[in-house]
Amino acid sequence: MLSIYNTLTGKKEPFQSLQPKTVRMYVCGVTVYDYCHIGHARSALVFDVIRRYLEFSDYQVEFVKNFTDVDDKIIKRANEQGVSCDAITAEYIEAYYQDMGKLGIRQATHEPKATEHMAEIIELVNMLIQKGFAYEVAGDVYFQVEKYQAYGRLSKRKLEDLQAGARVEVDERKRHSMDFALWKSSKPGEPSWESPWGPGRPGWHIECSAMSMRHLGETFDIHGGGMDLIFPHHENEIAQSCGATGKEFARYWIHNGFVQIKQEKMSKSLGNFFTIREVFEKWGYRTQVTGEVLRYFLLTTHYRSPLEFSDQGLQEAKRTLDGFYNLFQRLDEITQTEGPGDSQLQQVLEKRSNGFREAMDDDFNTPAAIAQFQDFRGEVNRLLETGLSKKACGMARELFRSLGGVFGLLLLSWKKDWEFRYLDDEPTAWPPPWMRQQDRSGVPQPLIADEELPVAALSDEEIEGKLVERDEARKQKDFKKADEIRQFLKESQGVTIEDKPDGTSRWKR
RNA sequence: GGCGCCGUACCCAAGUGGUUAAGGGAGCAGUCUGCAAAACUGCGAUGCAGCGGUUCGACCCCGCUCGGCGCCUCCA
Repeated sequence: MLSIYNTLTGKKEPFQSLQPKTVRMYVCGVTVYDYCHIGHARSALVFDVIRRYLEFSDYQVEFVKNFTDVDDKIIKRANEQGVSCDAITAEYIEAYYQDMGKLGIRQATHEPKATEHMAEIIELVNMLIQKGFAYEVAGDVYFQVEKYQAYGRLSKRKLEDLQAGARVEVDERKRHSMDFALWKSSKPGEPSWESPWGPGRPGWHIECSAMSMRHLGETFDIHGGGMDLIFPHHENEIAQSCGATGKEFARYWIHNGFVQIKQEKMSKSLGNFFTIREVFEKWGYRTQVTGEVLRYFLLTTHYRSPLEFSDQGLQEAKRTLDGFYNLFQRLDEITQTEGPGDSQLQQVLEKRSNGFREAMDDDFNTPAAIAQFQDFRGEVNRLLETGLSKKACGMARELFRSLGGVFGLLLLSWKKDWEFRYLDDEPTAWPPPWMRQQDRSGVPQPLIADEELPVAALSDEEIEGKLVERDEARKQKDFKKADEIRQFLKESQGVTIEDKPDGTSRWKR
């Protein structure tokens, strides 16, 4: 039984979907005016994994994630660069798909944009005015927080407390300092849409209410986003949505913790952020930090806890992941049909499969689930000493693949890195199928071919040739030559050679 | 000022009112090996920031203190 920590109640609760076997979930995406940083990556990843686990648990998931493409920051950026807002948003939506694609983030069921839902937004604002929750002042429309008695329920704040600590200048036209804009009249040169209150654009919060209702209905199961959205964004969404419909809005509120640098929140305003592409560039995508390594690293901490981003953490993730692929290589090499350890493996498969579910059912405890993988890895390695049949090895690999698929991990062929041979039958393989479609309008093509291969990279065949050469030398007891070849491949090609007990060798990048 | 979170071994990181406080990385010592790598085995917190309290019993519940952080303004 899945239980989820619900910000609304501050407790872990058993998860009960509104409709059997279906989950409808909305997650606040990004405002597209700059490249995504690791914090954005974490948020996207957390909900990607939640979505995958729900699907793994036999739910059909209607997953909506928006792009905020009307906003002060976008306007500012457009003015700075002397281009249109559309140019800015198109550029960063493309970048979003490139970066998240490398991380293996699957596309949501719907990815609506605010600019494409003006009719719904205006209608919602209208409804709020009619019901007395909102008022117009000279082309602006504000939500009147005092009219919504449950205001503050999500963030556990009282209106009085908020007022006392308000750090913003109070707009005299507002009836209460916490009243927030549903609709803003536009200044010349700003993007604007016709409305009953004159030309203008929506406030930030209203778009999510309008789009979630449009795609998921008035009441749905899960609403998520970063911790920092609890107040005011999600609080305001609830006020607007419940005010307009008189019904419950989202039932479970999930919020992920921050990525930190030196104990501080990674954020634009503090300037202490790394973009996703910076991390890949710094480390060398495909050689040191693959999308999988970053993914693994981000999942080693529970989603609600702060996560300290560090080079050391990344390296550790790489090393641990390598351990799994070493095992997969061993599993692949087994050809024998006899397996003294087969019966024990059966028990282990069941134990780890159950352990994984238990961990994930407990509020998506990915670190505990990863520990199950690690235990499993050790157990299979040990049973390999006992002896496993080819069939059993296949079953072990299959469990790694299916459970790993929930995390988007362990899906690669063991000969990975720059070749990037993914298991083709894996639906969550990267690049995801939707990125492979050539005619997808508005969606950029994957960056699969833009990486430079190392200079003078040898082909598999050439490496195999070197290996034969080395094996010959070893047979002649010419260890000096053998070691030279090994060293050459290691240094120039990043290829590691391992000698097996039977006298033959294996290699890997 | 208001609301909230965190503090577990060298590092990362789960977890529980009472059996040996998961797992990983690093380290050390072995097995194996021409060497190496991989894998395996063993070692590693008498203690979970500190101090009180509740309890038969707390790392886990309550209070306080110290240290760090977040939200209250845009923010994943």
